Amino acid sequence: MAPVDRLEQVLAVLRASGGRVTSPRRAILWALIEHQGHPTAEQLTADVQARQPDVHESTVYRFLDELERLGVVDHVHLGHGPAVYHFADDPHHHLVCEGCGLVVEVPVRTLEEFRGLVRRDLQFEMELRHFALPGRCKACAASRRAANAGGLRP
Amino acid sequence: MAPVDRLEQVLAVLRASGGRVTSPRRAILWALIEHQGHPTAEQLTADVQARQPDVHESTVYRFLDELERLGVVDHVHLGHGPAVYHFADDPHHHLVCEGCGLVVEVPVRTLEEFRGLVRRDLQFEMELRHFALPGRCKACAASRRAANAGGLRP
DNA sequence: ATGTTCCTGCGTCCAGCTCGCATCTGGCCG
DNA sequence: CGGCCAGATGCGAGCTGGACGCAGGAACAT
Repeated sequence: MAPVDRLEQVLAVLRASGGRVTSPRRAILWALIEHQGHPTAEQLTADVQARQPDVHESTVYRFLDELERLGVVDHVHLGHGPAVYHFADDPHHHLVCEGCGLVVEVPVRTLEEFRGLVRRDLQFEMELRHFALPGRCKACAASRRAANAGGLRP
Repeated sequence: MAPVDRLEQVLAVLRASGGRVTSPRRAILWALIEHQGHPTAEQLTADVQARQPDVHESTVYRFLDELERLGVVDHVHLGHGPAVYHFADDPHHHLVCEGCGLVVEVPVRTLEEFRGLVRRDLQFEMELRHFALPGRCKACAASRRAANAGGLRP
């Protein structure tokens, strides 16, 4: 989708819900659309303030909350540290490498089999939308195995 | 293992590593041993202070860190909120219900198949020791489905 | 143009740790 | 048994990530 179309689409949702279109909100949305990857609220605030220095941190948090209530964005916790935000369409899960910080996006259906397994065996409905699965990417796992040769942990 | 044996076992590990056995440390360990379930640092601090009011929060955090370095305990993040601590032997994973807070312990091998699947398909080595898998228990999932009948989310 | 929501900046506050520092103490040594 | 000193502790301040209440300001319907 073209950036401008996406902006207008979200603004339409916002208006339809009784929300108002303000200049900070446009700027925040724009930062979210332009950002490649998984921005934190802090990064978005910085991007916004580069153009509109008076926009306050708490405005960013509040608007992100509202966008989440509207189903437009989701937040994800990538292990420790701040949450990151992304648009909620094309839902996906996240794998995050604890070594290098690499974030891998995984289509929902890739983990559907596992969710079914846990549902059947443990009567538990996993919900991975808001929490990444932590671990090590191939490279980091290999370098750790090398470092741990003869180490303590099994 | 009898509580007293467990205490002495850990104290032995501590001494072997060059650490000292102090009265706050005994009290913290005792609280950890006596606690049923998954205590937070705050709960442990409260338990310890019931008997030794001068023991400081930061002492508890520092000792838990050291026990973790020694491989005696592990911390787990159950979603939002503070970390919880448990002994590291008999390693297991955690499922945590976002509805009622129920924590289910899952033997490591129960998820081994899934770890293998992710390793093979995504070249990613999942490490679930320090993060619980969030979701809904059977009861909470059912009550949410009822509430959501005709709702918005897929 | 006007009014009424809703939004915003600002400051303050919160949880959950983390750190620096001066003091104290466990446990080895003589 | 007494002294010594690294390691442990109490205390307070600081930090990150985020929540909140308020008074003033702006958006949108009328």
